[in-house]
Amino acid sequence: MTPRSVQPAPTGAATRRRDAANTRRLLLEAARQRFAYDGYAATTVRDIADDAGVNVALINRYFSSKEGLFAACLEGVEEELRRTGGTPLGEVPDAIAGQLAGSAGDATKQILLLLLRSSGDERVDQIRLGVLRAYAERLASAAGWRPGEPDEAQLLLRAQLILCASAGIVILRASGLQPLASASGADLTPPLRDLVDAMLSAERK
Amino acid sequence: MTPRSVQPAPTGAATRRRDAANTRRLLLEAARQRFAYDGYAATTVRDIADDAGVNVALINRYFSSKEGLFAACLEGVEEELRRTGGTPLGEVPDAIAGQLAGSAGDATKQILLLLLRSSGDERVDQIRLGVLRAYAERLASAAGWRPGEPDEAQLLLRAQLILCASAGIVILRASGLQPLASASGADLTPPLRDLVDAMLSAERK
DNA sequence: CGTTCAAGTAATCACATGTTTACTTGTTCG
DNA sequence: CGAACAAGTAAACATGTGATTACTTGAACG
Repeated sequence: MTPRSVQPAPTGAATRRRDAANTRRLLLEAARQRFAYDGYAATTVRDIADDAGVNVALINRYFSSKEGLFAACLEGVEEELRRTGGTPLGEVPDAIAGQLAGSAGDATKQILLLLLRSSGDERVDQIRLGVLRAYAERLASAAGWRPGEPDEAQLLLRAQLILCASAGIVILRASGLQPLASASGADLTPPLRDLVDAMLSAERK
Repeated sequence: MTPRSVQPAPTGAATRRRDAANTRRLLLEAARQRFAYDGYAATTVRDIADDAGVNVALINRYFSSKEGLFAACLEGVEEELRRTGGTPLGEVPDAIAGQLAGSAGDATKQILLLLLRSSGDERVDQIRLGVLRAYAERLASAAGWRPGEPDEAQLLLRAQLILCASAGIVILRASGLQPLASASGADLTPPLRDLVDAMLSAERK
């Protein structure tokens, strides 16, 4: 597959020629990128090592295996995504727009892509489902949903539709669909506000 | 990977022990299923052949290669998806709900999944982008959008958000997120109507 | 029946991939 | 310095995978 060197500035610190921590970081970043855009199965350890500019064997040294490296990429996913959860309903559209289109949190977007695109693996399915469920329930809670009240199952479904839209945005942006792909957070906020309102506002017919 | 035999009724016709057309069909169905749920790279030709209950070599006989089989799965995708495009705005929610949750059109859903999940391949990226773009433009047109009018770029973006939601529904349903995963078309239509209205109705603030 | 050819099969090939091994080289600290 | 150890490297290994080959078997037709 096409090579893509990923060797961002080592941020200060005189570049030592042998730096285990830095090598680990390079591998993690390259892996996250590859896994997110090409998927787990289509990515080879040699691709990753080449991108990172590092010897292949070091993947097994630092992460035991390809799967270990993948697991390391997933580390901290849940907490990272949990951050958007606590926001009050009014700020949700802004938060989503910022997280999906903002210049910051590039890693977050990659992990989201990775999570959504990876399939077949039991473990990933589990993590994905957990993240999605928690996210949707928090969203629904902000709109008055309480677990166990069957009357409000509709509300949970509607919260999950917001999630669907978010997931779709991540994927379709990665697909390069214009103008969505190059829309800024500010561009996305108004439509998202309408969308969230339509799904969760109490005063709907 | 786990085996899943896929051998639906040969619909009438006394089962001949040697039937090229039927074998081709079995291979196509097994392949579509595997590619959709496991992704292209994670699927092996032996998996497919086993699911279809057919000798591996026949894949190469009938489709030249694994890639050829994949291409055959994609055959007719565009036209198949185009069908929802022509519907008037009012019926769009129903159409989407039916196509994503209806019992019919199982192949359509599989192909959508396949299209959304497959990544890295140039050809697939091209097809996916084309389908998405056409779909969004038709949706936007129904709401009054005309190509080239920069004022109405917002409308196209909003139409694409409907697409995002649709794509998200397909993927999250496949992930087993409840209650979304088991929601019927009738369950989905009302929220989708609100969503489409919020995105495309002219009389919004 | 028996010829003929498509349909199907098992064995094998060539190669890519994840991993391991034996080795070399840089860094640290006495 | 120089011993000791971690970091890094190149080569090889074992296996899984897509594809090919030489072969067998069933169906169609005179």
